[in-house]
Amino acid sequence: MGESRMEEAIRLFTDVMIDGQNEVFRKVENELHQEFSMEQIKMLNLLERHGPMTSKQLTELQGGHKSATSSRLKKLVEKDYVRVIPDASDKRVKYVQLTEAGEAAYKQANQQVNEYLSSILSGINDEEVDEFIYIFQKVKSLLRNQA
Amino acid sequence: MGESRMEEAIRLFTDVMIDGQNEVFRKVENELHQEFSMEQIKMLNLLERHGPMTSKQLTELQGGHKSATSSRLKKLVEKDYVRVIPDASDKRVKYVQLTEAGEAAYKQANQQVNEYLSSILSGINDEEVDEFIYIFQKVKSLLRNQA
DNA sequence: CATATAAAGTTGACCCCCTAAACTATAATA
DNA sequence: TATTATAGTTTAGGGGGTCAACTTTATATG
Repeated sequence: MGESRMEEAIRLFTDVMIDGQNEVFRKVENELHQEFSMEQIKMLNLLERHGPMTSKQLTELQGGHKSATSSRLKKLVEKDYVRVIPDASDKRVKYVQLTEAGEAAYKQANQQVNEYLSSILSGINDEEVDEFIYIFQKVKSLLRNQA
Repeated sequence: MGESRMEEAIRLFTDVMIDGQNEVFRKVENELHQEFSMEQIKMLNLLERHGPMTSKQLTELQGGHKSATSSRLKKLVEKDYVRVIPDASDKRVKYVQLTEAGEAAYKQANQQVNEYLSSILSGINDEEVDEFIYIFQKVKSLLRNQA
């Protein structure tokens, strides 16, 4: 990659990353009336995608420290969006599970994020979608591998 | 855009957005020994790119509320990375300006972010860079216009 | 001119998020 | 059995944010 093109790519990447998150976050916050934080939504998303799992697994998937996961979890339990089930054999282990309320709330939240992003990404026409998916897939895997 | 492709694109977009910011943030935090937060770096970046400006202008460019800008600014002034200069004619207005220390620290921070992102984005080969830049430019402008 | 309204910033209350280290309880191992 | 490892929680300290109230200075309007 040439020097200046690389710099351009980096600047674009950081801009999109930061603006994107800000916009989505603000949008979601308004729509959902402060019901969830971005991290809480991400956690519900992981539970929706992978099913019940332990706090440790959640930490690995979401990143950060286990204490962060713990407090995040606590808040979701208090709001009754998530439930904790002790493991039968190992008493240290607790499985985290979406409640019905959590599932419903997540689906609603997710739909609103999707609608918003759809409205934005609809500016990308059919011919460009393949490029979009290809590039973003590549970037995603690069981020994962470097992590 | 087809339904499922759109969904795929959205999922990729959110993943890249969230993972990207997390990774970069963590990297920057480690490298700089907790010297700056992401938002503080963004603010220094704006001052570097556009020169001295008022708190109001910073708020407009960075987003969020003026009170958020105010406290962010306060911390940077305390660390002597930024300086505030009263406007000559309008006594309500203060111009914010990078100090020499702020400029040096920002350049160092920026270089480290760039090196990190370079190492990640170097996985994108020459033929794909054009696609990358085109797509990200498009996404950026779509985000801006929707904001 | 005097009074009302608008604008730039600051402050404080209240919340979320994070890390790091200490701590509990249980399991595994030497 | 005594030691070490693992899953999770808690606490302290700091960053971020919003919203509303509040100063101070400008501007508009009667």
